Amino acid sequence: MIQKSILKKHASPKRPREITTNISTVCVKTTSSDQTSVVKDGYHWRKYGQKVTRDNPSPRAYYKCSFAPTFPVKKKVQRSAKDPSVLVATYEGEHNHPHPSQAEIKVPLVNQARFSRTNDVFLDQNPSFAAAVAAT
DNA sequence: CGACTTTGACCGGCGC
DNA sequence: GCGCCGGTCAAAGTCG
Repeated sequence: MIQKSILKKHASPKRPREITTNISTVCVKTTSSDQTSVVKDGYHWRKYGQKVTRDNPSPRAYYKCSFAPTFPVKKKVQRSAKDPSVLVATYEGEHNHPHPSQAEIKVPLVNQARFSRTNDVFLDQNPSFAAAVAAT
């Protein structure tokens, strides 16, 4: 695979530094029994990578929208360092594409917080993620 | 058959 | 200048 060394990725070395899209950090409470590989939040996500960071001893998973790969929407899931039973999902971009199956929305969302640069305050609400997105 | 998942390796950017 | 980290991609295998 010589090409792998040359072609590799980054076809566009000059990627316009688009301002980070809307970043939404959602705290999802899950149990050891619900450690499914894919978090069903109403969309289809494809895991394209997993890496362990120093911030968290737990492995962080990277997901990409598999239903609309053309959309610049990405998702990062990482376990909470304090609460291993809590999953922190970071959504990058907006979900402007149609839902594959709205009836599939049945996620145990416990706390939904919006990433605030000043201070990360976790709201004590449990609205459907789709509802928050659809409301956009 | 098709789709999805998993793992490893590589690169770029930043800091000191 | 060098080292380190984070992030992404590719390929292969498996399952329904």
